[in-house]
Amino acid sequence: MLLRTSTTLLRTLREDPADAEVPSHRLLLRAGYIRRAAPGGYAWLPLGKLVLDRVTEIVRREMTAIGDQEVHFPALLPAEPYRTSGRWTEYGDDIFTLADRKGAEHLLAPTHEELATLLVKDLFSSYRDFPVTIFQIQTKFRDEARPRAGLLRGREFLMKDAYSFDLDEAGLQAAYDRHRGAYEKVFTRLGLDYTIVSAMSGAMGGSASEEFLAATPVGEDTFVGCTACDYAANTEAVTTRAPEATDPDVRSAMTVHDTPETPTIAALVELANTRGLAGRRDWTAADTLKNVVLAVRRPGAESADVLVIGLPGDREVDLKRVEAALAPATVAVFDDWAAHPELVRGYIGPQLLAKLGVRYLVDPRVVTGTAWLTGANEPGRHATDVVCGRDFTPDGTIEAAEVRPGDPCPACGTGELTMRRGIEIGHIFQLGRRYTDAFALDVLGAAGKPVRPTMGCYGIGVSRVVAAIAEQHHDERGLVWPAAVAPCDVHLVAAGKGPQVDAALDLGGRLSAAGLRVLVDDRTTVSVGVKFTDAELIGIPRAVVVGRRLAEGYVELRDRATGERAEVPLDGLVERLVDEVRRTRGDMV
RNA sequence: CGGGGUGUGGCGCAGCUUGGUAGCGCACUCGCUUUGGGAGCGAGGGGCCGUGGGUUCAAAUCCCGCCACCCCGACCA
Repeated sequence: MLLRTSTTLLRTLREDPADAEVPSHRLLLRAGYIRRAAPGGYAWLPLGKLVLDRVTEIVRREMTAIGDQEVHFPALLPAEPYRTSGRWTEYGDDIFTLADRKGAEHLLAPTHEELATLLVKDLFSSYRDFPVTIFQIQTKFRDEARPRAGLLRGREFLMKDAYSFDLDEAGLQAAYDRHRGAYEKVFTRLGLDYTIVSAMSGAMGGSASEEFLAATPVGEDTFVGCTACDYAANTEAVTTRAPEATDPDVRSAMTVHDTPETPTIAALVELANTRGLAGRRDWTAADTLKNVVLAVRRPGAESADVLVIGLPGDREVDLKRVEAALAPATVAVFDDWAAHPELVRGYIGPQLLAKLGVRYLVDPRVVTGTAWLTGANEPGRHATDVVCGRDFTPDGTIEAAEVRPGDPCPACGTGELTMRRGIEIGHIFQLGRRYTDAFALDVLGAAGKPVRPTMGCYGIGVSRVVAAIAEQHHDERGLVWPAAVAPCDVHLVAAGKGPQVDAALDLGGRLSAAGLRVLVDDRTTVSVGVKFTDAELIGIPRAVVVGRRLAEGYVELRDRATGERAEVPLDGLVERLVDEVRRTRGDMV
């Protein structure tokens, strides 16, 4: 393959586009890989398409290598299957819906579990046909509230989704492990620095779930790691170690105090120490029990339910964690105080909530036998020695509290948690029977009785991966593609407008004939300085400068990543480059 | 959806306060010179000033609505 800069649909930008902030977006635009074509939608220019295709091909080969079979589904789908699975309402505003000329409702598929399940149900009816895994690499659509950062969050994006169908849990576990392994190979081949973290299943349903996060400061997901062990988890999925429960009846009796003007934890702690409440002057926010009121709305529900969450007063509620814990319900801060006069804002205590019929969940640190300073359900009054298991009984626990760096690791208990940001590039789920139940997918088992298969699903955001690679592989001069995904193997720069151009094109032709992908900067309208900066911006792994020493039979070889340069003889260069590329590219025979 | 910011040629911006029908740099075309790190000179082409309405003799500029984009938050396989 040989591209000539003079005739390729490629225009680099000298300055940063005003509306691109993150490096991948900025550089992919500037170097002529993509152009914004719609809100949350990008056109892939020739260089970008080459990279996207190479990523796609690596993903495809690794999926095929573990026995997955590729299929292709419509993106435009009738509403019925999504109504059947419940996701028409669960996905809510996030799906693009439309009506055909007859008024029948349709959607642009955000993902294809329904179709995969129906396809298997359509074709297979015997246990002998299982296990089976199908995959697709297709454009998916989501009506994102806020597309951002170029390819990182679009409304239309390329995704690989695989769906496994097994007859039992062991089979599902094997499929899950197989895909986990394949993903490690894919992301390693792509040159990505990634971490596998425990995740929540979210709207997908199901149980086990792990995310592959590419670490970068611009990532949208926050994840934790441990300083002592290999624990890693999405912030939403971090669990809190509960202290040992103790006997609640040995505690001092609950006492109510007048605490005027203390609607906040800070004001309460200050007053408690000033007054020496309950004979103590060492009160901290961690001694208080903060009760946060939330409005929880189940999908499709008319109105929201009131939920109160109790947690140590030195912790904030992390709404993302709450929502992950309560998915698919959505959560908002409660603001309808007029409708619930029994909730005394700023002075809520759990003592009355059970009588009021309000659901009350607590942080795992609030265990039986712990005593708290908390609201007395009257304006200007708080209570001390409010003991869990004696003065109130929670309806359950919830992971609602913010996770902070330095928190103890829930896995080993000795290390501390650190926090980093990452881009979600892959997600694997053990779905279970949610969809096979919804569509009554049964096959005849060996014993002659129906068996209901269990599913897993495994996604890779292919177009997002391109951006993730760009985030991790660039410098101040531009992109620095790993050899496995670079749009071309060699960038030939004709540093001159006469014989250098002819020589560069000739060399390009020979490299191309030898199986290399080549971009030849044959422009005669720009100076060499422009060509050099463009080559660095575009980021092809190696450049050959055909210039001043051409007459002597020498050219300059440059390495984009290291900046190394060497004068090498033109004679034998084709063989040398073919050999080098064969070693680094990974997909040549 | 809430808060903030921005929409002027392909890209980056000025002009708007104080209305008079659009300008600069880059890019693009032609000519001459130049030629290993974003060349020089000269001559050109290209803009419904996001969009709809209003005020006015006259609107890029003032007023109202809408749309889009960016950032923060909310949301989000």
